[in-house]
Amino acid sequence: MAKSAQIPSDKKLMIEKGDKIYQPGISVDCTIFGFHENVLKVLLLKVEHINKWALPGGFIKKSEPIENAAYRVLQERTGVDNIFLQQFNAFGDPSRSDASIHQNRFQEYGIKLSKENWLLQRFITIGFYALIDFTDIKLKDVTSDESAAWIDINKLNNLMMDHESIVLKALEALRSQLAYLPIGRNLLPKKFTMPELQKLYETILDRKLDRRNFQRKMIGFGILNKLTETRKGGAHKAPFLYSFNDKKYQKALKEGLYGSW
Amino acid sequence: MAKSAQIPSDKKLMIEKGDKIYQPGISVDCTIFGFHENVLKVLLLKVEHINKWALPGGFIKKSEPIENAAYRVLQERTGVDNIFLQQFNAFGDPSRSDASIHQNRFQEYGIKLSKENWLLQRFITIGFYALIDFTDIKLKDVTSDESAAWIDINKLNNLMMDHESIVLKALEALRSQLAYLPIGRNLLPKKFTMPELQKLYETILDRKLDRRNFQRKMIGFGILNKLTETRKGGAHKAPFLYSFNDKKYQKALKEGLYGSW
DNA sequence: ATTCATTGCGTTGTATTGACACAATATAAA
DNA sequence: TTTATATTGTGTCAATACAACGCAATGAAT
Repeated sequence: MAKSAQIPSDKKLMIEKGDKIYQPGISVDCTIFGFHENVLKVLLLKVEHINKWALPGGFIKKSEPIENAAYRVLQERTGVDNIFLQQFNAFGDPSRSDASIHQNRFQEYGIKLSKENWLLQRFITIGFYALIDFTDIKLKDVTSDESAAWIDINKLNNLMMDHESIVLKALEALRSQLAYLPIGRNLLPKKFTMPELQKLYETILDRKLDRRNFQRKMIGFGILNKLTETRKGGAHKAPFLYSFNDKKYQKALKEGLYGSW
Repeated sequence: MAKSAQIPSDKKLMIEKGDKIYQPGISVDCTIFGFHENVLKVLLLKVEHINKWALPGGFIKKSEPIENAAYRVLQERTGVDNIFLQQFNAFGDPSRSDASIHQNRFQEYGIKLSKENWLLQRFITIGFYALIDFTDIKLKDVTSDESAAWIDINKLNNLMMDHESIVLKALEALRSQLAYLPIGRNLLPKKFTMPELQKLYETILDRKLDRRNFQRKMIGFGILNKLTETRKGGAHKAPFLYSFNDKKYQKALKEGLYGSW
Protein backbone atom coordinates (compact mmCIF):
# COMPACT_ATOMS: atom_id res chain seq x y z
CA MET A 1 0.00 0.00 0.00
CA ALA A 2 1.40 3.37 -0.95
CA LYS A 3 0.91 6.01 1.66
CA SER A 4 -0.77 8.73 -0.30
CA ALA A 5 -1.13 12.41 0.30
CA GLN A 6 -4.46 13.95 -0.59
CA ILE A 7 -4.35 15.15 -4.18
CA PRO A 8 -5.31 18.83 -4.62
CA SER A 9 -8.51 19.30 -6.53
CA ASP A 10 -6.93 21.41 -9.26
CA LYS A 11 -4.47 18.64 -10.03
CA LYS A 12 -7.22 16.07 -10.08
CA LEU A 13 -9.15 18.23 -12.51
CA MET A 14 -6.06 18.60 -14.68
CA ILE A 15 -5.62 14.85 -14.90
CA GLU A 16 -9.21 13.93 -15.53
CA LYS A 17 -10.61 16.86 -17.46
CA GLY A 18 -7.50 18.58 -18.78
CA ASP A 19 -8.19 17.56 -22.34
CA LYS A 20 -11.60 19.21 -22.13
CA ILE A 21 -10.12 22.49 -20.96
CA TYR A 22 -6.88 22.60 -22.89
CA GLN A 23 -5.74 21.80 -26.41
CA PRO A 24 -4.39 18.27 -26.14
CA GLY A 25 -0.88 17.53 -27.36
CA ILE A 26 0.25 21.16 -27.40
CA SER A 27 2.06 23.21 -24.82
CA VAL A 28 4.01 26.44 -24.55
CA ASP A 29 7.39 26.85 -22.90
CA CYS A 30 8.97 30.17 -22.03
CA THR A 31 12.66 30.92 -21.92
CA ILE A 32 12.80 33.94 -19.64
CA PHE A 33 16.00 35.90 -20.03
CA GLY A 34 17.36 38.18 -17.34
CA PHE A 35 20.64 40.01 -16.91
CA HIS A 36 22.36 40.35 -13.58
CA GLU A 37 25.93 41.00 -12.48
CA ASN A 38 27.05 40.93 -16.08
CA VAL A 39 25.68 37.47 -16.67
CA LEU A 40 22.80 36.39 -18.89
CA LYS A 41 20.45 34.14 -16.99
CA VAL A 42 17.27 32.18 -17.53
CA LEU A 43 14.52 31.58 -15.04
CA LEU A 44 14.10 27.87 -14.38
CA LEU A 45 11.88 25.86 -12.08
CA LYS A 46 13.07 22.99 -9.98
CA VAL A 47 10.72 20.07 -10.41
CA GLU A 48 10.95 18.29 -7.10
CA HIS A 49 9.82 14.79 -7.84
CA ILE A 50 12.32 14.29 -10.63
CA ASN A 51 14.93 16.69 -9.30
CA LYS A 52 15.49 18.45 -12.60
CA TRP A 53 15.19 21.96 -13.90
CA ALA A 54 12.40 22.91 -16.27
CA LEU A 55 11.27 25.87 -18.31
CA PRO A 56 8.10 27.55 -17.13
CA GLY A 57 5.43 26.18 -19.37
CA GLY A 58 1.78 25.41 -19.61
CA PHE A 59 -1.10 24.42 -21.78
CA ILE A 60 -3.26 26.34 -24.20
CA LYS A 61 -6.90 26.75 -23.30
CA LYS A 62 -9.43 25.63 -25.86
CA SER A 63 -10.27 29.09 -27.08
CA GLU A 64 -7.14 30.96 -26.13
CA PRO A 65 -4.61 32.43 -28.57
CA ILE A 66 -1.14 30.86 -28.22
CA GLU A 67 0.44 34.16 -27.24
CA ASN A 68 -2.07 34.58 -24.45
CA ALA A 69 -1.19 31.19 -23.07
CA ALA A 70 2.48 32.11 -23.01
CA TYR A 71 1.72 35.43 -21.41
CA ARG A 72 -0.45 33.74 -18.79
CA VAL A 73 2.43 31.43 -17.90
CA LEU A 74 4.75 34.40 -17.50
CA GLN A 75 2.27 36.25 -15.35
CA GLU A 76 1.78 33.28 -13.07
CA ARG A 77 5.49 32.77 -12.66
CA THR A 78 6.83 36.28 -12.47
CA GLY A 79 3.93 38.54 -11.60
CA VAL A 80 5.40 41.10 -13.95
CA ASP A 81 3.57 42.62 -16.83
CA ASN A 82 4.72 44.58 -19.85
CA ILE A 83 6.90 41.65 -20.73
CA PHE A 84 8.51 41.43 -24.13
CA LEU A 85 7.48 38.07 -25.52
CA GLN A 86 8.45 36.46 -28.78
CA GLN A 87 7.57 33.15 -30.33
CA PHE A 88 10.60 31.55 -31.92
CA ASN A 89 10.20 27.85 -32.66
CA ALA A 90 8.02 24.78 -32.25
CA PHE A 91 9.62 21.63 -30.90
CA GLY A 92 8.05 18.40 -31.91
CA ASP A 93 10.46 15.54 -31.93
CA PRO A 94 8.35 12.49 -31.07
CA SER A 95 10.94 11.34 -28.57
CA ARG A 96 10.85 14.59 -26.61
CA SER A 97 7.78 13.59 -24.63
CA ASP A 98 8.46 11.64 -21.49
CA ALA A 99 5.54 9.89 -19.84
CA SER A 100 7.53 8.96 -16.75
CA ILE A 101 7.74 12.58 -15.69
CA HIS A 102 4.00 12.84 -15.30
CA GLN A 103 3.76 9.45 -13.68
CA ASN A 104 6.37 10.43 -11.10
CA ARG A 105 4.62 13.68 -10.51
CA PHE A 106 1.47 12.01 -9.29
CA GLN A 107 3.05 9.01 -7.65
CA GLU A 108 3.12 10.76 -4.31
CA TYR A 109 -0.66 10.79 -4.38
CA GLY A 110 -0.77 7.11 -5.15
CA ILE A 111 -2.16 7.82 -8.59
CA LYS A 112 -1.13 5.96 -11.68
CA LEU A 113 -2.27 7.54 -14.91
CA SER A 114 -3.77 5.28 -17.50
CA LYS A 115 -1.83 4.91 -20.73
CA GLU A 116 -4.52 6.78 -22.56
CA ASN A 117 -4.41 9.78 -20.25
CA TRP A 118 -3.93 12.96 -22.25
CA LEU A 119 -0.88 14.00 -20.23
CA LEU A 120 1.01 10.93 -21.37
CA GLN A 121 0.54 11.52 -25.09
CA ARG A 122 3.05 13.11 -27.40
CA PHE A 123 3.33 16.86 -26.87
CA ILE A 124 4.48 19.47 -29.31
CA THR A 125 5.60 22.61 -27.57
CA ILE A 126 5.75 26.13 -28.91
CA GLY A 127 8.78 28.00 -27.65
CA PHE A 128 8.71 31.64 -26.59
CA TYR A 129 11.40 33.78 -25.17
CA ALA A 130 10.88 36.72 -22.88
CA LEU A 131 13.06 39.63 -21.85
CA ILE A 132 12.56 40.95 -18.37
CA ASP A 133 14.29 43.30 -16.01
CA PHE A 134 15.95 41.13 -13.41
CA THR A 135 15.45 43.74 -10.74
CA ASP A 136 11.68 43.71 -11.25
CA ILE A 137 11.32 40.22 -9.89
CA LYS A 138 11.37 39.01 -6.32
CA LEU A 139 11.88 35.29 -6.57
CA LYS A 140 9.89 34.70 -3.40
CA ASP A 141 6.88 35.78 -5.39
CA VAL A 142 7.44 32.90 -7.70
CA THR A 143 5.57 30.40 -5.66
CA SER A 144 4.01 27.11 -6.59
CA ASP A 145 5.05 23.58 -5.88
CA GLU A 146 8.23 24.22 -7.79
CA SER A 147 11.01 26.52 -6.65
CA ALA A 148 12.45 28.99 -9.10
CA ALA A 149 15.96 30.22 -9.73
CA TRP A 150 17.95 32.27 -12.18
CA ILE A 151 20.49 30.05 -13.86
CA ASP A 152 23.57 31.29 -15.69
CA ILE A 153 23.14 30.58 -19.39
CA ASN A 154 26.61 29.11 -19.49
CA LYS A 155 25.97 26.78 -16.58
CA LEU A 156 22.88 24.96 -17.73
CA ASN A 157 22.80 21.51 -16.24
CA ASN A 158 20.34 18.80 -15.47
CA LEU A 159 17.39 20.16 -17.42
CA MET A 160 14.29 18.15 -18.06
CA MET A 161 13.60 16.55 -21.44
CA ASP A 162 14.75 18.77 -24.31
CA HIS A 163 14.60 21.99 -22.34
CA GLU A 164 18.30 22.69 -22.61
CA SER A 165 18.18 22.61 -26.39
CA ILE A 166 15.12 24.86 -26.29
CA VAL A 167 17.04 27.42 -24.24
CA LEU A 168 19.99 27.26 -26.60
CA LYS A 169 17.73 27.69 -29.59
CA ALA A 170 16.11 30.66 -27.86
CA LEU A 171 19.51 32.22 -27.34
CA GLU A 172 20.33 31.67 -30.98
CA ALA A 173 17.08 33.37 -32.00
CA LEU A 174 17.76 36.24 -29.62
CA ARG A 175 21.21 36.68 -31.10
CA SER A 176 20.05 36.69 -34.70
CA GLN A 177 17.28 39.20 -34.06
CA LEU A 178 19.39 41.37 -31.84
CA ALA A 179 19.25 44.43 -34.05
CA TYR A 180 15.47 44.46 -33.87
CA LEU A 181 15.01 43.73 -30.19
CA PRO A 182 14.69 46.11 -27.25
CA ILE A 183 17.19 44.12 -25.27
CA GLY A 184 18.57 47.12 -23.47
CA ARG A 185 15.18 48.49 -22.58
CA ASN A 186 13.78 45.20 -21.35
CA LEU A 187 16.76 43.49 -19.78
CA LEU A 188 18.27 46.43 -17.95
CA PRO A 189 16.90 48.64 -15.19
CA LYS A 190 15.54 52.05 -16.15
CA LYS A 191 18.90 53.63 -15.45
CA PHE A 192 22.10 51.97 -16.47
CA THR A 193 25.67 52.74 -17.41
CA MET A 194 27.34 52.41 -20.77
CA PRO A 195 29.64 49.61 -19.56
CA GLU A 196 26.57 47.70 -18.38
CA LEU A 197 24.88 48.07 -21.74
CA GLN A 198 28.05 46.98 -23.44
CA LYS A 199 28.40 43.91 -21.24
CA LEU A 200 24.87 42.94 -22.14
CA TYR A 201 25.66 43.01 -25.84
CA GLU A 202 28.96 41.25 -25.29
CA THR A 203 27.27 38.50 -23.34
CA ILE A 204 24.61 37.86 -25.92
CA LEU A 205 27.03 38.05 -28.82
CA ASP A 206 29.63 36.12 -26.86
CA ARG A 207 32.54 38.33 -27.86
CA LYS A 208 34.38 41.42 -26.72
CA LEU A 209 33.58 44.80 -28.19
CA ASP A 210 35.74 47.87 -28.21
CA ARG A 211 34.56 50.16 -25.44
CA ARG A 212 35.04 53.41 -27.36
CA ASN A 213 33.58 52.24 -30.63
CA PHE A 214 30.59 50.77 -28.82
CA GLN A 215 29.87 54.04 -27.10
CA ARG A 216 30.21 56.02 -30.31
CA LYS A 217 27.79 53.71 -32.07
CA MET A 218 25.22 53.63 -29.31
CA ILE A 219 25.23 57.39 -28.95
CA GLY A 220 24.98 57.59 -32.71
CA PHE A 221 21.66 55.75 -32.71
CA GLY A 222 20.22 58.68 -30.80
CA ILE A 223 18.16 56.51 -28.51
CA LEU A 224 19.84 57.33 -25.20
CA ASN A 225 19.34 60.07 -22.67
CA LYS A 226 22.54 60.88 -20.87
CA LEU A 227 21.69 61.70 -17.27
CA THR A 228 23.64 64.03 -15.05
CA GLU A 229 23.96 61.38 -12.36
CA THR A 230 26.82 58.96 -12.15
CA ARG A 231 26.98 55.52 -10.61
CA LYS A 232 29.18 55.98 -7.54
CA GLY A 233 30.40 53.16 -5.36
CA GLY A 234 32.49 51.33 -7.91
CA ALA A 235 36.21 51.19 -7.30
CA HIS A 236 37.05 53.59 -10.10
CA LYS A 237 35.86 56.52 -12.09
CA ALA A 238 32.10 56.79 -11.81
CA PRO A 239 30.34 56.19 -15.14
CA PHE A 240 27.38 58.29 -16.21
CA LEU A 241 23.90 56.84 -16.06
CA TYR A 242 21.71 56.64 -19.14
CA SER A 243 18.10 55.92 -19.82
CA PHE A 244 16.35 55.09 -23.06
CA ASN A 245 14.38 57.54 -25.09
CA ASP A 246 11.57 55.09 -25.64
CA LYS A 247 10.01 56.85 -28.58
CA LYS A 248 13.23 57.04 -30.52
CA TYR A 249 14.19 53.54 -29.47
CA GLN A 250 10.99 52.06 -30.85
CA LYS A 251 11.42 53.96 -34.05
CA ALA A 252 15.04 52.94 -34.43
CA LEU A 253 14.23 49.28 -33.83
CA LYS A 254 11.89 49.23 -36.78
CA GLU A 255 14.82 50.08 -38.98
CA GLY A 256 17.11 47.86 -36.95
CA LEU A 257 20.08 48.96 -34.89
CA TYR A 258 22.22 47.70 -37.67
CA GLY A 259 25.91 47.41 -37.59
CA SER A 260 28.61 44.83 -37.78
CA TRP A 261 29.13 44.33 -34.10
CA MET B 1 -32.12 13.08 -50.80
CA ALA B 2 -28.70 14.29 -51.72
CA LYS B 3 -27.25 12.57 -54.69
CA SER B 4 -23.91 11.39 -53.37
CA ALA B 5 -20.75 10.30 -55.09
CA GLN B 6 -18.94 7.35 -53.58
CA ILE B 7 -16.41 8.59 -51.03
CA PRO B 8 -12.84 7.40 -51.64
CA SER B 9 -11.63 5.04 -48.96
CA ASP B 10 -8.66 7.20 -48.00
CA LYS B 11 -10.95 10.10 -47.28
CA LYS B 12 -13.26 7.92 -45.27
CA LEU B 13 -10.30 6.73 -43.25
CA MET B 14 -9.18 10.32 -42.72
CA ILE B 15 -12.56 11.31 -41.34
CA GLU B 16 -13.12 8.35 -39.11
CA LYS B 17 -9.65 7.36 -37.99
CA GLY B 18 -7.61 10.46 -38.67
CA ASP B 19 -7.16 11.24 -35.01
CA LYS B 20 -5.68 7.79 -34.49
CA ILE B 21 -3.10 8.29 -37.23
CA TYR B 22 -2.33 11.97 -36.85
CA GLN B 23 -1.72 14.39 -34.02
CA PRO B 24 -5.12 15.99 -33.49
CA GLY B 25 -5.38 19.77 -33.54
CA ILE B 26 -2.05 20.35 -35.25
CA SER B 27 -1.16 20.82 -38.88
CA VAL B 28 1.69 22.10 -41.01
CA ASP B 29 1.38 24.58 -43.87
CA CYS B 30 4.08 25.29 -46.41
CA THR B 31 4.67 28.56 -48.19
CA ILE B 32 6.59 27.46 -51.26
CA PHE B 33 8.52 30.28 -52.88
CA GLY B 34 9.55 30.26 -56.50
CA PHE B 35 11.01 32.90 -58.79
CA HIS B 36 10.02 33.25 -62.42
CA GLU B 37 10.13 36.05 -64.94
CA ASN B 38 11.44 38.39 -62.28
CA VAL B 39 8.49 37.81 -60.00
CA LEU B 40 8.41 36.09 -56.64
CA LYS B 41 5.63 33.53 -56.52
CA VAL B 42 4.09 31.07 -54.14
CA LEU B 43 2.61 27.70 -54.98
CA LEU B 44 -1.05 27.58 -54.03
CA LEU B 45 -3.76 24.99 -54.40
CA LYS B 46 -7.26 25.71 -55.59
CA VAL B 47 -9.75 24.10 -53.28
CA GLU B 48 -12.66 23.40 -55.54
CA HIS B 49 -15.60 23.07 -53.20
CA ILE B 50 -15.01 26.44 -51.61
CA ASN B 51 -13.35 28.05 -54.63
CA LYS B 52 -10.47 29.51 -52.68
CA TRP B 53 -6.70 29.22 -52.70
CA ALA B 54 -4.87 27.36 -49.98
CA LEU B 55 -1.34 26.65 -48.89
CA PRO B 56 -0.19 23.07 -49.30
CA GLY B 57 -0.55 21.59 -45.87
CA GLY B 58 -1.13 18.40 -44.00
CA PHE B 59 -1.16 16.65 -40.68
CA ILE B 60 1.58 15.27 -38.49
CA LYS B 61 1.66 11.54 -37.99
CA LYS B 62 1.65 10.26 -34.45
CA SER B 63 5.33 9.45 -34.34
CA GLU B 64 6.64 11.75 -37.02
CA PRO B 65 8.89 14.79 -36.45
CA ILE B 66 7.27 18.06 -37.51
CA GLU B 67 9.90 18.74 -40.13
CA ASN B 68 9.26 15.36 -41.72
CA ALA B 69 5.60 16.13 -42.00
CA ALA B 70 6.35 19.39 -43.78
CA TYR B 71 8.83 17.66 -46.05
CA ARG B 72 6.31 14.95 -46.83
CA VAL B 73 3.78 17.59 -47.86
CA LEU B 74 6.33 19.19 -50.16
CA GLN B 75 7.26 15.89 -51.71
CA GLU B 76 3.65 15.02 -52.37
CA ARG B 77 2.97 18.36 -53.96
CA THR B 78 6.11 19.04 -55.91
CA GLY B 79 7.92 15.73 -56.35
CA VAL B 80 11.14 17.63 -55.85
CA ASP B 81 13.69 16.78 -53.24
CA ASN B 82 16.63 18.67 -51.82
CA ILE B 83 14.23 21.38 -50.85
CA PHE B 84 15.31 24.11 -48.51
CA LEU B 85 12.77 24.10 -45.73
CA GLN B 86 12.51 26.36 -42.74
CA GLN B 87 10.05 26.55 -39.88
CA PHE B 88 9.13 30.14 -39.14
CA ASN B 89 6.01 30.52 -37.01
CA ALA B 90 3.06 28.78 -35.41
CA PHE B 91 -0.39 30.19 -36.04
CA GLY B 92 -2.98 29.52 -33.44
CA ASP B 93 -5.64 32.14 -33.29
CA PRO B 94 -8.76 30.30 -32.10
CA SER B 95 -10.82 31.96 -34.81
CA ARG B 96 -8.56 30.76 -37.60
CA SER B 97 -10.18 27.34 -37.74
CA ASP B 98 -13.23 27.10 -39.96
CA ALA B 99 -15.41 24.04 -39.62
CA SER B 100 -17.49 24.91 -42.66
CA ILE B 101 -14.55 24.22 -44.95
CA HIS B 102 -14.42 20.60 -43.94
CA GLN B 103 -18.17 20.26 -44.01
CA ASN B 104 -18.29 21.63 -47.52
CA ARG B 105 -15.48 19.36 -48.56
CA PHE B 106 -17.44 16.23 -47.79
CA GLN B 107 -20.85 17.51 -48.67
CA GLU B 108 -20.55 16.15 -52.20
CA TYR B 109 -20.43 12.69 -50.71
CA GLY B 110 -23.53 13.32 -48.67
CA ILE B 111 -21.53 13.18 -45.48
CA LYS B 112 -22.08 15.49 -42.56
CA LEU B 113 -19.34 15.38 -39.97
CA SER B 114 -20.42 15.21 -36.37
CA LYS B 115 -19.57 18.20 -34.23
CA GLU B 116 -17.07 16.13 -32.33
CA ASN B 117 -15.20 15.02 -35.43
CA TRP B 118 -11.49 15.75 -35.05
CA LEU B 119 -11.36 17.72 -38.32
CA LEU B 120 -13.80 20.28 -36.96
CA GLN B 121 -11.83 21.09 -33.84
CA ARG B 122 -9.52 24.02 -33.42
CA PHE B 123 -6.26 23.60 -35.32
CA ILE B 124 -2.92 25.17 -34.64
CA THR B 125 -0.71 25.17 -37.68
CA ILE B 126 3.04 25.31 -37.87
CA GLY B 127 4.24 27.40 -40.79
CA PHE B 128 7.21 26.47 -42.96
CA TYR B 129 8.60 28.17 -45.97
CA ALA B 130 10.45 26.47 -48.78
CA LEU B 131 12.69 27.73 -51.55
CA ILE B 132 12.58 25.84 -54.79
CA ASP B 133 13.81 26.29 -58.31
CA PHE B 134 10.77 27.17 -60.35
CA THR B 135 12.17 25.38 -63.39
CA ASP B 136 12.38 22.10 -61.48
CA ILE B 137 8.64 21.73 -61.25
CA LYS B 138 6.15 20.69 -63.85
CA LEU B 139 2.82 21.72 -62.49
CA LYS B 140 1.08 18.84 -64.20
CA ASP B 141 2.91 16.65 -61.72
CA VAL B 142 1.11 18.41 -58.93
CA THR B 143 -1.97 16.26 -59.03
CA SER B 144 -4.67 15.60 -56.47
CA ASP B 145 -8.19 16.82 -56.22
CA GLU B 146 -6.88 20.32 -56.04
CA SER B 147 -5.24 22.13 -58.92
CA ALA B 148 -2.04 24.02 -58.29
CA ALA B 149 -0.71 27.33 -59.55
CA TRP B 150 2.09 29.76 -58.98
CA ILE B 151 0.64 33.02 -57.71
CA ASP B 152 2.44 36.33 -57.80
CA ILE B 153 3.24 37.36 -54.23
CA ASN B 154 1.87 40.81 -54.95
CA LYS B 155 -1.40 39.49 -56.31
CA LEU B 156 -2.60 37.28 -53.50
CA ASN B 157 -6.34 37.16 -53.49
CA ASN B 158 -9.12 34.97 -52.22
CA LEU B 159 -7.05 32.77 -49.93
CA MET B 160 -8.62 30.40 -47.46
CA MET B 161 -8.78 31.17 -43.73
CA ASP B 162 -5.64 32.97 -42.54
CA HIS B 163 -3.42 31.70 -45.33
CA GLU B 164 -2.73 35.12 -46.78
CA SER B 165 -1.36 36.36 -43.50
CA ILE B 166 0.73 33.20 -43.23
CA VAL B 167 2.26 33.90 -46.63
CA LEU B 168 2.99 37.49 -45.69
CA LYS B 169 4.58 36.41 -42.44
CA ALA B 170 6.68 33.90 -44.37
CA LEU B 171 7.86 36.65 -46.67
CA GLU B 172 8.75 38.77 -43.71
CA ALA B 173 10.77 35.92 -42.21
CA LEU B 174 12.48 35.30 -45.54
CA ARG B 175 13.40 38.96 -45.75
CA SER B 176 14.82 39.18 -42.27
CA GLN B 177 16.92 36.06 -42.65
CA LEU B 178 18.06 36.92 -46.13
CA ALA B 179 21.74 37.17 -45.32
CA TYR B 180 21.75 33.61 -44.03
CA LEU B 181 19.66 31.96 -46.72
CA PRO B 182 20.72 30.31 -49.95
CA ILE B 183 18.08 32.18 -51.87
CA GLY B 184 20.14 32.39 -55.02
CA ARG B 185 21.10 28.75 -54.98
CA ASN B 186 17.63 27.46 -54.28
CA LEU B 187 15.39 29.87 -56.13
CA LEU B 188 17.37 30.22 -59.34
CA PRO B 189 18.36 27.67 -61.96
CA LYS B 190 21.89 26.30 -61.87
CA LYS B 191 23.03 28.92 -64.35
CA PHE B 192 21.84 32.47 -64.09
CA THR B 193 22.88 36.00 -64.95
CA MET B 194 23.83 38.80 -62.63
CA PRO B 195 20.76 40.87 -63.53
CA GLU B 196 18.59 37.87 -62.66
CA LEU B 197 20.24 37.46 -59.28
CA GLN B 198 19.84 41.15 -58.67
CA LYS B 199 16.16 41.09 -59.55
CA LEU B 200 15.67 38.29 -57.07
CA TYR B 201 17.15 40.34 -54.26
CA GLU B 202 15.27 43.42 -55.37
CA THR B 203 12.00 41.53 -55.37
CA ILE B 204 12.45 40.08 -51.92
CA LEU B 205 13.70 43.34 -50.46
CA ASP B 206 11.11 45.28 -52.41
CA ARG B 207 13.48 48.02 -53.51
CA LYS B 208 15.87 48.89 -56.30
CA LEU B 209 19.56 48.22 -55.95
CA ASP B 210 22.38 49.82 -57.88
CA ARG B 211 23.44 47.45 -60.63
CA ARG B 212 27.17 48.15 -60.35
CA ASN B 213 27.37 48.12 -56.59
CA PHE B 214 25.37 44.92 -56.46
CA GLN B 215 27.72 43.18 -58.84
CA ARG B 216 30.80 44.35 -56.99
CA LYS B 217 29.40 43.12 -53.69
CA MET B 218 28.28 39.75 -55.00
CA ILE B 219 31.61 39.11 -56.69
CA GLY B 220 33.26 40.21 -53.47
CA PHE B 221 31.61 37.40 -51.53
CA GLY B 222 33.60 34.98 -53.63
CA ILE B 223 30.73 32.56 -54.00
CA LEU B 224 30.19 32.81 -57.73
CA ASN B 225 31.74 31.04 -60.69
CA LYS B 226 31.75 33.23 -63.74
CA LEU B 227 31.14 31.03 -66.77
CA THR B 228 32.43 31.71 -70.25
CA GLU B 229 28.95 31.42 -71.72
CA THR B 230 26.59 34.32 -72.12
CA ARG B 231 22.81 34.40 -72.25
CA LYS B 232 22.08 35.30 -75.88
CA GLY B 233 18.64 36.00 -77.21
CA GLY B 234 17.88 39.09 -75.22
CA ALA B 235 17.47 42.32 -77.11
CA HIS B 236 20.74 43.78 -75.88
CA LYS B 237 24.22 43.01 -74.74
CA ALA B 238 24.42 39.38 -73.66
CA PRO B 239 25.12 39.01 -69.93
CA PHE B 240 27.51 36.39 -68.63
CA LEU B 241 26.18 33.32 -66.91
CA TYR B 242 27.19 32.44 -63.37
CA SER B 243 26.85 29.44 -61.14
CA PHE B 244 27.35 29.10 -57.40
CA ASN B 245 30.45 27.70 -55.81
CA ASP B 246 28.44 25.63 -53.38
CA LYS B 247 31.22 25.01 -50.90
CA LYS B 248 32.12 28.66 -50.58
CA TYR B 249 28.45 29.63 -50.57
CA GLN B 250 27.67 27.37 -47.63
CA LYS B 251 30.66 28.68 -45.76
CA ALA B 252 29.82 32.29 -46.48
CA LEU B 253 26.22 31.83 -45.36
CA LYS B 254 27.32 30.72 -41.92
CA GLU B 255 28.94 34.11 -41.49
CA GLY B 256 26.06 35.77 -43.29
CA LEU B 257 26.22 37.64 -46.57
CA TYR B 258 26.07 40.74 -44.53
CA GLY B 259 25.68 44.20 -45.89
CA SER B 260 23.26 47.03 -45.74
CA TRP B 261 21.15 46.08 -48.69
C1' DA C 1 25.62 51.05 -90.93
C1' DT C 2 23.16 53.20 -87.20
C1' DT C 3 20.46 53.25 -83.08
C1' DC C 4 19.61 51.98 -78.44
C1' DA C 5 18.98 49.68 -74.22
C1' DT C 6 21.76 46.98 -71.50
C1' DT C 7 26.06 45.09 -69.66
C1' DG C 8 31.05 45.23 -67.93
C1' DC C 9 34.25 47.70 -65.61
C1' DG C 10 35.92 51.69 -63.27
C1' DT C 11 36.27 56.32 -60.34
C1' DT C 12 35.33 59.46 -56.66
C1' DG C 13 33.75 61.56 -52.46
C1' DT C 14 31.75 60.36 -48.07
C1' DA C 15 30.58 57.60 -44.13
C1' DT C 16 31.68 53.83 -41.16
C1' DT C 17 34.83 50.99 -38.85
C1' DG C 18 38.68 49.25 -36.14
C1' DA C 19 42.59 50.29 -33.53
C1' DC C 20 44.66 53.04 -30.48
C1' DA C 21 46.22 57.54 -27.45
C1' DC C 22 45.58 60.35 -23.48
C1' DA C 23 43.47 62.92 -19.89
C1' DA C 24 40.01 62.72 -16.00
C1' DT C 25 38.39 60.55 -11.83
C1' DA C 26 36.63 57.55 -7.91
C1' DT C 27 38.30 54.55 -4.76
C1' DA C 28 42.07 51.84 -2.50
C1' DA C 29 46.60 51.57 -0.79
C1' DA C 30 50.51 53.89 1.12
C1' DT D 1 47.13 63.17 2.99
C1' DT D 2 49.37 61.50 -0.89
C1' DT D 3 49.98 58.09 -4.36
C1' DA D 4 48.66 54.19 -7.10
C1' DT D 5 45.48 51.92 -10.06
C1' DA D 6 41.84 50.58 -12.81
C1' DT D 7 38.27 52.45 -15.22
C1' DT D 8 35.76 56.04 -17.83
C1' DG D 9 35.27 60.14 -21.25
C1' DT D 10 36.78 61.90 -25.36
C1' DG D 11 39.42 62.21 -29.53
C1' DT D 12 42.44 60.83 -33.66
C1' DC D 13 43.65 58.42 -37.82
C1' DA D 14 44.16 55.08 -41.34
C1' DA D 15 41.71 51.36 -43.65
C1' DT D 16 37.61 49.96 -45.41
C1' DA D 17 32.95 50.02 -47.19
C1' DC D 18 29.50 52.38 -49.48
C1' DA D 19 26.59 55.27 -52.59
C1' DA D 20 26.50 57.68 -56.67
C1' DC D 21 27.89 58.16 -61.06
C1' DG D 22 30.85 57.84 -65.91
C1' DC D 23 31.89 55.55 -70.04
C1' DA D 24 33.02 52.13 -73.35
C1' DA D 25 31.47 47.53 -75.22
C1' DT D 26 27.94 44.68 -77.12
C1' DG D 27 23.96 42.35 -79.39
C1' DA D 28 19.73 42.84 -81.52
C1' DA D 29 16.50 45.86 -83.96
C1' DT D 30 16.00 49.36 -87.45
